[in-house]
Amino acid sequence: MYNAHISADWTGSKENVHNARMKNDLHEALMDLVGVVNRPQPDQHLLKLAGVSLDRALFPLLVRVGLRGPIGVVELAELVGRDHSTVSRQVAKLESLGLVRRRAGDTDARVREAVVTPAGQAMVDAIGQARSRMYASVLAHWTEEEKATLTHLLRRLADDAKVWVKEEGGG
Amino acid sequence: MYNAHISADWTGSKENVHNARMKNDLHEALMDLVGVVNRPQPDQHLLKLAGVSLDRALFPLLVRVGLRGPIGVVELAELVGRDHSTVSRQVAKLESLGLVRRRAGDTDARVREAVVTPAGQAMVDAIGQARSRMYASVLAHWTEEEKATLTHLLRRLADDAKVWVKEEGGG
DNA sequence: GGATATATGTGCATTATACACGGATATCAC
DNA sequence: GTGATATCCGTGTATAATGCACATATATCC
Repeated sequence: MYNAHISADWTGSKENVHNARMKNDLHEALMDLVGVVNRPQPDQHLLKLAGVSLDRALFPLLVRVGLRGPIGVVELAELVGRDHSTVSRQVAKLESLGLVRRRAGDTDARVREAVVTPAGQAMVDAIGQARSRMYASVLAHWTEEEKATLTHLLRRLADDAKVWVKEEGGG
Repeated sequence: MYNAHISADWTGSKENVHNARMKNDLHEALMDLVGVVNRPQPDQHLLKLAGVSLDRALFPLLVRVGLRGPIGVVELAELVGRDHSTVSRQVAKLESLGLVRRRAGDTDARVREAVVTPAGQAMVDAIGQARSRMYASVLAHWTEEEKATLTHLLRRLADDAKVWVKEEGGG
């Protein structure tokens, strides 16, 4: 239905690869979304709703540790797109706050796998609830099929993008 | 087709709003994507491909000035989710580099509307080409319908999210 | 066992960022 | 018109975040 009137320029095609002015509607939408996600206000807003205080930068790390279970510094750094040294300090801060705990890896003693503590999990849960209410509000007018389709395609895009980073983006 | 086997928990529903452990597949995919987009390597990679050098933080600003035409500091700050003072300094830097030019607004003398210079436009174009090749590579296996559907839904999500920010997120 | 690769942490300089404030302009009430 | 209020922008300042270079510990390969 919609693709009939959408004029996305998929610039791998030969017709427009030489045209300097190119539209990429997908990229524009993605950047708009990133702008919203990156702004500090929603996090702080959610934190206030959850009744807790936490540095803005520690926020995504705590959530990801809660999500990806035991995880090391390097893998975490790749997930959030920061240098491992930065993440190392931030995880240490989370540990000193009692929100994550670290233990040596079973099979690899080099990694110090981080997991959330009960206190950290409680915070992750509280944040997750507030965030879910936000999503429910944003998606109030969406049909179940639309939400499922978007989730499916976005998941695939994220996976494909990660593959690309590994193959070409990293070096 | 896909929504049959997708278990997205849309936590506005009454069944699971009281469950502390909630999955939100859409959010997870989005965060993964943000992680990829936020990492510095792709930008630097694109910049090297384009043969130019530019501070990582100035990058999204230049692109957005090129995209959103004449735009003031405050509006730009809202787009990228940073404080207006931060954006003010960065736009000044872009101006000193000769990549953007500023003029007083026609109807409002308070705003100093920024537009890209020819040099800035050339850089935006070069970056756009490299980026489009990246998208083409990432989406190589996608059908046209899938790409159009994702673009459509993502655009709508971005718009709905911005409405939400205006209504509830900003205060 | 030695060479190489990876995971983590730290010293350090640089940069990015936010907050608070002030000046300039616009808008509104009257 | 005049004053009150709001908005846009820039700057001073302190703080936090970040990346790089380097060191250490462990793993892996031959």
